[in-house]
Amino acid sequence: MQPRNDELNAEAVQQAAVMLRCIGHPIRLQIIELLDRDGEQNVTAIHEALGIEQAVASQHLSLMRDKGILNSRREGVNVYYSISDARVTRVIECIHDHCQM
Amino acid sequence: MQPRNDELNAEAVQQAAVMLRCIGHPIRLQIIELLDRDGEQNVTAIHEALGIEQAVASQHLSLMRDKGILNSRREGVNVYYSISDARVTRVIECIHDHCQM
DNA sequence: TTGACATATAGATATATATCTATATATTGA
DNA sequence: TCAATATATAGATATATATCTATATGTCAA
Repeated sequence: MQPRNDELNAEAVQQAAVMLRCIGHPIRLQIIELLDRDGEQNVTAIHEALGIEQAVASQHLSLMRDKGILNSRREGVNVYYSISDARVTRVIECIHDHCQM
Repeated sequence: MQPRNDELNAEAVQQAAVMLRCIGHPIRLQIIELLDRDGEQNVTAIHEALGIEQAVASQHLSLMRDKGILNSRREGVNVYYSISDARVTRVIECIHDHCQM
């Protein structure tokens, strides 16, 4: 028996909560905005754009990758990150003022 | 000078992060879903619907009210909570499968 | 004012997350 | 292989959040 379309089952609630908590951090939110706006970026581009330490950027990026929010691909010496979870994109866009659903 | 429409300024980022972290908890997410679906509810209705202790419900509710996510009104012996932040409603609905923007 | 019911809070403990910085690892070109 | 550059991780400490349960407070009707 399918759960109702307008509610989340227990597992989906857990997953959604993890995702929301994960993006509920100022630095991670800014990283996601950057990736949403400009597409995939390497670690250096991200840490320079946000004015944060390289290690800090890397920590947040790998945390988000571990949670399934981002994916990464290595191209030579660079690692490019991008948003992998469509819900994240939707949520970010919903938060912006211009998205008055 | 206005910030670009598609990015958040520092203060907005902080606020959004607080909001997302706040709703990024299984119980709070379920409370918000309930309120989004069925409208305002009192504490007893919420704790019974979710099968959680009254004190637990009250704690999460007042936490969300403190963060500006919910508002409450007392009617006699009952206190009714409802969603006060439109972004929360949008985010919740974006997470549901039927909201494929 | 007292009892019954609804809601809120205190206070202790456990767990998770953040933060910082040094250093390790990976990749490539010389 | 070595140097240069990009990225990742370790490990310590600080801070925040969660969890639990007893008890306090608020409201109303009798």
